[in-house]
Amino acid sequence: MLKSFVHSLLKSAWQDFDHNRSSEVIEIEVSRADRPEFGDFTSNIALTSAAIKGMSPRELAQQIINRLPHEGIKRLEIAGPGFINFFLSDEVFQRALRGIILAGERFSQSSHGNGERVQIEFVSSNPTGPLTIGHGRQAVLGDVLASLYSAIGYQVSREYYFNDEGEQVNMLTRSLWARYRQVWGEEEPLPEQGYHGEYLVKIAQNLKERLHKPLPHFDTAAAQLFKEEALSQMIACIKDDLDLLGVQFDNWFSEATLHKSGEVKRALEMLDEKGGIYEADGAIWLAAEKYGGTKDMVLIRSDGRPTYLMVDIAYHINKWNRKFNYVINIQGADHHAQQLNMKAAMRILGYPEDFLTYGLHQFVTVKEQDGVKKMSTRAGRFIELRTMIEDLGKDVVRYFMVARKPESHLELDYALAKQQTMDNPVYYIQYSYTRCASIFRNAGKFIPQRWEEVDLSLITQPVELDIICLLDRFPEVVKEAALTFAPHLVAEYALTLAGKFHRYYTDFRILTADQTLTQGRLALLWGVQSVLRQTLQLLGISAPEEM
RNA sequence: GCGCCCGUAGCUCAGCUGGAUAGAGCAGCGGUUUCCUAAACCGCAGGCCAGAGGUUCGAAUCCUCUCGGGCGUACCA
Repeated sequence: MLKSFVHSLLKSAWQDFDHNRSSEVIEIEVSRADRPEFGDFTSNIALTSAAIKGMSPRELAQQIINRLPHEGIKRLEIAGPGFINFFLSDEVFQRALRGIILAGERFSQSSHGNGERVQIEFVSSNPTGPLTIGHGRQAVLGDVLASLYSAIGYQVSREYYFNDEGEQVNMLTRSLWARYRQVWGEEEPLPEQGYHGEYLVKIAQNLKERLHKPLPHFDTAAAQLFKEEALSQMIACIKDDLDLLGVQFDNWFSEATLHKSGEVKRALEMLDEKGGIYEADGAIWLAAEKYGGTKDMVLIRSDGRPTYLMVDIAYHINKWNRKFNYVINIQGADHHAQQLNMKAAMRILGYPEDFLTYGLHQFVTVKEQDGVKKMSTRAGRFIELRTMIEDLGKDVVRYFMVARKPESHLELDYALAKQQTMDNPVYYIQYSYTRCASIFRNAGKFIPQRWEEVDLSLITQPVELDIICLLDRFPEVVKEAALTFAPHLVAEYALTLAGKFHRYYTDFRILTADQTLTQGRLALLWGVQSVLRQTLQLLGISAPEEM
């Protein structure tokens, strides 16, 4: 990579200058210049170490420059208060492009993760209704994060944890039963806290056709039957919704299995052995506050039933036992306190601090004529994810969901997104890919046997070198996006690259009369298209050959 | 009250491990097509980076406080 190339030059110059190591070790920093007149790369080393060396920054910069090797460098400058600006030679860029072409689809990948196992748990919505736009954001964030982690060399598993036990499920079951009675024409009110959505009516109707019996009594057998039916139908519905979004899970984990296997009980015993629990007011409590939690939390209610946190702790022990090196949970901002308490439990159990991390995201609000509306399932103010995908298409939805940084609120102008789809950045990015494809279709005799062997000596335009510089940055972007839970960086990057390419395409002809020039430019486009394809792949957005 | 997140162009948002003149898209105005797809390109206009202090050679970025918005603070999940 270009950056590490410059870094190595600077390092050798610094070591030469500081050969007696009289001063403390300083970190050598190289960054990409953000203005063309500042060169390709810039370093503030003279600014940060001037005080240590007792020299003025500009004088120090000159000393370093005197010791810099000349190979690969077009020009060096001292600028402003003492920045060292590097202007690289064309050959260095051409070499970088060759490397990008050679790497092909592997260019975004690195071995940072060393094949360590990462589990990413996301969505994990209760199977009590269809997914909403809010779940959609989490689904896309989790899915893209998973792709990013696997790109940087981790072995990734996507997991969905579903609640198939407890009060919510009972409520769902009774709601379905009420709907079932209703489709038989009986006056059966829905439970007050029940699920009022239309979707249960459909399930009830299907059930009627299968059973052919009115089932007047909600007995144990009926409860079991309706529970199984409700759960399996709801999970199928959720899977369908996720499928439309292009999100697929490696594992669906049932909460009920944790109870059946005795893992919940065992988890409590483990916490007890570590001295992390105590009894009070007839309940069993987790001493969370002492370990960084927000406050002590009830694990076992006074009636003997475990709380959600208790079961969740058992679930995380289960994850640990499955030998994941790291687990990441993607959750909405409303779970913040829960996360701190879960972390406290992990500390009590003695798990490494970095075993569990949370990726937090803010909610989606929808803007309509009468102002901003917050999604609320209970108040019936929500838009189903499925509706949105049908309206806007998978690619647009995925882009919208991932284009903002997770910790920002995502305000969606639904009407605008719906009617102005052609002004959408997604199409802008996709079109840049399509343009490349189109040129290759027209290139005919210019298509070389091997792209990596093309003569690049005529690729010297500033725009061209600038594009190579941007391509070169891609692996860094992928890595940063993964490690800092910032998938939006990839979306941002794709947009920038598409913009640079569109401008280049407008200003320069690719297919010319000159064989060498044409092949060189085609090679550049080959690199551009390859990186565009990789960004789209990471985002889960399609890369169309024609539009 | 306490904890976390956010406050940058008219709108939606990047930039925040401090760096040299704060960016993009949309909306507005004005241009570009005998030529590889105009789903594109160019130009104009638009900002006391919520506010006040502090640290620093240097702050949108770090620290403190204030104001404004969201979320949490259950023997709910």
